Amino acid sequence: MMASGRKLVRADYADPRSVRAARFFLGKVLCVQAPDGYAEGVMIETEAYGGRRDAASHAFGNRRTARTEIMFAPGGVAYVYLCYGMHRLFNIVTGPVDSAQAVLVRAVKITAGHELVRKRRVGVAEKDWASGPGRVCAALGIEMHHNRHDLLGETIWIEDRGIVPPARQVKRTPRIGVDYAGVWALKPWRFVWSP
DNA sequence: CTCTCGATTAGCT
DNA sequence: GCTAATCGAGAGA
Repeated sequence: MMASGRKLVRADYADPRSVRAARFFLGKVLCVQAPDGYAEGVMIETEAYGGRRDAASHAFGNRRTARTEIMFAPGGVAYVYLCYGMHRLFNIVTGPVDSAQAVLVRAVKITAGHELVRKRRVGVAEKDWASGPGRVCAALGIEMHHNRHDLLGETIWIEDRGIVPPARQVKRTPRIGVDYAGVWALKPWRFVWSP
């Protein structure tokens, strides 16, 4: 952990609106201490999922199942799930209990653990190491067993290093891969920081 | 139980 | 631009 880093606390995950949370997380550093080593990256692309009313969310219609239950927990825990049978996707649960707000981390820029990530992403160009939600997990070593992990612990956490993305470098777009969600797919709830 | 499909990626044309 | 890979969640019978 960098000396200047402030680990986010419960209150940092309490925003009841995941759209604001998604914007807030841009520039924050996602840190993972895995069995094979430590790696971290600055979050540069996030997407908000808006709970039971959002047709793109797994919690749509107040759907509470073994998989989605963790989304209803108070903010500050990990929601990791398997997509297309092979890719892990990492979400930050935000907001108060039962609000089912979540933020998908779609891309990070690796800032520590380069040698480790190079081994995990053999043959992949550095610019592609963590550019995509499945790639973020592959690069940082996030596995299914990290699902439901508390983000205030020593395994996966987020730090504020004082990195502030200039507003003019942050773009909002509709979310990716949620065309099935009708009008909800049109909401500009994806945030991209392009320095 | 069966069936469908996915908050994606890599590799190819 | 196109699509195979790969398997669990969720829905319905």
